[in-house]
Formats: sequence, structure tokens, C-alpha cells
Amino acid sequence: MKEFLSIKEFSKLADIGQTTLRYWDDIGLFVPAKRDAENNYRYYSWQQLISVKFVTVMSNINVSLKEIGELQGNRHPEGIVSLIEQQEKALDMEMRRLHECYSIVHTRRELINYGSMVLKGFETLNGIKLYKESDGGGAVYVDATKIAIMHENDTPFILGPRNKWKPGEGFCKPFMNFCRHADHLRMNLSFPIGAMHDGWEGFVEAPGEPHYFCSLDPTGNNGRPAGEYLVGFARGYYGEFGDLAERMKAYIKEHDLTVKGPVYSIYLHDEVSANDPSQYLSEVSVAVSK
Amino acid sequence: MKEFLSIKEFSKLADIGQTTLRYWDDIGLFVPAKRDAENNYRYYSWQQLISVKFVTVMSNINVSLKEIGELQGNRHPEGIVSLIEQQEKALDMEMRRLHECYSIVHTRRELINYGSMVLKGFETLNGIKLYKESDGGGAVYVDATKIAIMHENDTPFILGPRNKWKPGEGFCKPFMNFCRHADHLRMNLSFPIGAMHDGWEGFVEAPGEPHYFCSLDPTGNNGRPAGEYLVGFARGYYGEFGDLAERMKAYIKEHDLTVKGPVYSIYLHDEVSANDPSQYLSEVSVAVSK
DNA sequence: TTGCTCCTCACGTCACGTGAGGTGGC
DNA sequence: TTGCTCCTCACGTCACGTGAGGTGGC
Repeated sequence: MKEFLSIKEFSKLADIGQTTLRYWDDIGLFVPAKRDAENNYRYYSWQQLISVKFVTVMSNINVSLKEIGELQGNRHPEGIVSLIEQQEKALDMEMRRLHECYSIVHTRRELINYGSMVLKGFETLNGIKLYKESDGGGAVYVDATKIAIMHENDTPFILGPRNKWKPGEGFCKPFMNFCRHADHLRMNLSFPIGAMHDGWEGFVEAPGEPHYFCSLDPTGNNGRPAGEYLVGFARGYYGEFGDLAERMKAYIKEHDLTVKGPVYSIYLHDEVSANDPSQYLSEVSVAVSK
Repeated sequence: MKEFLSIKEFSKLADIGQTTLRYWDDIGLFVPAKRDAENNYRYYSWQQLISVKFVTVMSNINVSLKEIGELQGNRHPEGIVSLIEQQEKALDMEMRRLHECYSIVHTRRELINYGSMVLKGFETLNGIKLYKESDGGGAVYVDATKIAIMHENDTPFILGPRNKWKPGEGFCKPFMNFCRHADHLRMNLSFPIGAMHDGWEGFVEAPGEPHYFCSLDPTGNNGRPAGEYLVGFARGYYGEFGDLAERMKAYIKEHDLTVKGPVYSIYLHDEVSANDPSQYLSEVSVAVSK
């Protein structure tokens, strides 16, 4: 009549570590059904295999051992149901939170990958997106030094407040102001951040002073619509686009293009993915028609 | 030219606690851009608002600060992408795990609630399910002391191995054997557990010795099909059904019913939801036709 | 005697939280 | 002088993990 399990047997069947079981015993959360009077060995009943599982589940969903213990002492259906109801709600929120984190890292990964492809001249493109130069016959590779017309998909974002630039001041104040509005605009600042100029003239005048910052949240209610864009790339620090504006201007003139609508700047490689500011990479795009 | 932020300002804008920032500085994970030479005040740059957000996101998805720190020291696109790819997979598993936990507590809550309704004679039924006595005209209340015919929905489960009962032995060995097969049968023992007899005769012979145990996993590939069932309730310890078999037998004879198929026992209130074994509540059901 | 399981006790770990006691500029 | 912000240092917390040293039955 072997009705009791040693700590090793119990640990194996319940899939819980022995040290965890000893700890739960120490704090009085889950005590063995029997103790050997001589050597103090712990013995668990088979029924405890059932009740211990509830403890592990609740612990797995981040209920503190204290809270679990309070219920273990006084188990009744209403108390258990009320705890479970609370935790179902908490779990729901936790899963939403994780999903947002997933969305954040996924968005960033796509930007970095895009940037890496640009730097490699799309050697690794692999047919995921089709980038076409306007003057070429078919699909050709584009690298970071080239200006090209590309078809871009919809890129949603949340637009921040309008920036105010005072002469001599850098990104600091407008950017901090953007951060301050995060809560109010329901922005999660962990998403990659982009920038926007109202129009082409504004960009040419002051490429480093965008009219808006934006949070590249895929659930955003605003964004860059799908379509044909003139696209250029620049390496270097935030807002430093080198001669990119000039090169794009020359391209527009040469190909007799008309640009319209806002100019979008997106950092593909930034603080997060590079040590050296000279290695940062941004994409500038503006809608075009012939 | 206020280009730097005090720890308080930075803490507010980034939504990270000051103690956390000091700790991250201590361990070298995320150090302020500047330190005041005189009073050792910490000053953060606005750019750090961007990079710190990546740290918080990675930390939020359970990447250890050590792992994050290793990348912070040597940031390059490939390393970041590789870490993110790993974490996307880990996040996916974590979300599945949480979803299973949700399913576990939800299933248990439904059983407890059902049990509580039974004990209250369905006073709180509220039209969620329709329980009918076979001899009554319409829908009537059923309590734990009554035998009744009810329409039951599909109840999925995973069936364990066939139990072997030796005379004089209790639940212990068969139940432990069931637990031992958990991994192999892809059962999560945290789900509520039920039992099954092959047929009515087997149940009447030995109500406390079911032929199978089962895990009430809603994704199970087996289960009690939807249909009309003769249902009875019993209070008391595992496998102790009192005179329930006799009462059900009398009901069958009186109403000239034919029972068929397996007999299902489900614990509505058990170890988890009650202190006192005399308060445990189980439901026994078997398919019937007239 | 050897190997195995179990015990207790002390200390470590991870990512902070919480005061205590002191500084520095308006 | 008062209030505010910042500092360091020490200790606490939560849920264990990790030996160290010892027991007890085959």
C-alpha cells in the first residue's frame, strides 16, 4: 500500500523542481501530506498532484506565491473563481502587451533588414519586394548611393505634434516635445521613429528640421500611402542628409518629374543598431508622377 | 542650449524609474551620456531616449540584462537582427504558453461555476444553458439531489491509458500511471481531470474504479459528444458516489430509458476549490434514448 | 564499504525597491 | 533657512539555485 510519494517521485510526476517544493514547504504555501517522524523526509499524496498543479498554473501567470497562499489556506469556490476572473483579465492585458512588444521588435527588424539590403545593393533581395529604377527596363538593383523610383507599400504611423525650430537649436527640444506628447497621442515610444516634412520645398530648405516626428506603429491611423516614390538614402547622424537633397533635385530635373505631398524620412539603422553615427542610414521618400 | 536631461526629466520622458536607471548605470548596461565632474549628477542626451527604449522592450520580453548588455557594447545590424529573430520565436512560444494557461484557468472556472449553479439549484442559471427534466413540460431547475436528462454540449478531452485496478488498492496507482503518461500523450496535467467508464454496467459494478482518466483539455482529440444525457450529481471524495448509481438505475427503470456508451465523471468542485473532501462535487453523465 | 536519497543551513542571484544620511544651488 | 534634486551605500525582496556537510537504509 504505497500511498505516498517521495519528493523525487512527486517532483518528477508533477514536473516541479525539488528545491521549489522545499521552498514552497518552507514558506507554508504547499506542505507535504506527511513527514517521517524520524528523518523528516517529505511525503506527498497522489491527490496533491492535483492541487499542486493549480499552484504552478497560477504561479506561471505571475500570481505571487503570497496571493496563491492566501487562497490555499481557505479554499472555496467563490474565492477561486474570483481569483481566476481577475487573472483572466490580467492575462488578457499581458498578452496584448506581449503582442505590442512583438510588433515593436518586428517593425524594427524589418527596417534594419531593409537597410542592410540597401547597403548590400539588394544582393540578398530574394524577390520579397520589387524595386525598379524608372529609367531601367526591368528590375535592377539599387544601392545606397543611387536615387530611384520605387513602389512602396503602405507605411502606417502615428503623427506627433508640429515641431517648432528655433535658429541654433538642434533636435533636442522638438524631439523632447514629441516624447512629451506620447501618452496623450497614445504613442508607444518604443516603436522606431520617423520624420516628415510638409512638402518638398520644406525638405530642400532644411532637411534636418522636419515638421513632424512620427512613431512607426503599424496600427497607426496615419501613414505614407502605397504608391510610386522617389527614394534616396543617406548615411550619417540624425538630420544630416549630406548632399542628398541636391542629388534628388538633380534627378527630378533630369527625368522631368513632379513631386507632391510630404517628404518622409525613416531611419533604417540608428542608435539601436549601430555604434558609430557615421554608420546610421536613413531613407528619404517623396511621391512622384511624370 | 539645454542639450542634456537630468535623471528626473529623463525618467519621466522615457517612463523608466530612477532607481532602474541608476541600477543600469551601476552594472554598466546603460550609462548616462555625461556626468557632472563636481557632484556626480547623471545627465542623459535626448538620443538616449531612443536607445533606452530598445533596452526596455528587450527587458520587457524577458531578455536578461546581461544579454542586452552584450549587444549594447557592440551594436551592429546583424547582431540586433539575430537577437530579435530569437526573441520573436521565444515570444511566440511565450504567447502560446500564456494562451494555454488561460485555457486551463478558464476551463476550471467554468466547471466551478457549473458546480456552484448545481448546488444552488440553478437559481443563478440566467439562461446560459437550458436544463430540462425529462418528465417536465418546460425548463425546470435541477439541483444536486436530482437525476435529470439534460442536453450537454460537446466536452473535449484527452483520454489517458486504460486503468488497471487491483483489489484493495485505491486511486493512487492508476492515477500515478495516468500522470506518467502525460508527456507521451501530450497532456498538460494542469487541466481539470475527469474519468470515464466504458459502459453503464462497468459504472454500476464499481463507480469508484473508472476505466480511464482524462484531461479536460478543450483542444483534446476525444471527448463527450453533444447530445441528451442522464445526469446525476454526488458530493464527497474522489470516486465516492454514494447511492448515485442506485438512484440513476431507479430513474432509468421508472422512465423506461435505454442508456448507451461510456459513463463520464467530471469533478466540478475538488481539491482546488474546496478544503473539505465532503464538499467535493462530481457530475456523472451517460447518453440516453427512450 | 559504496551508492543513493533525503535532510538542513547558509549563501548566491536577478532586477530592482527602500530608506538613511549627506551634498549643492536657489 | 527652507525646499528641492541629486548622490552613495547598505539592506530588503522575491522565488528560487547551489553547494556544503550530514543522515539512513540497502
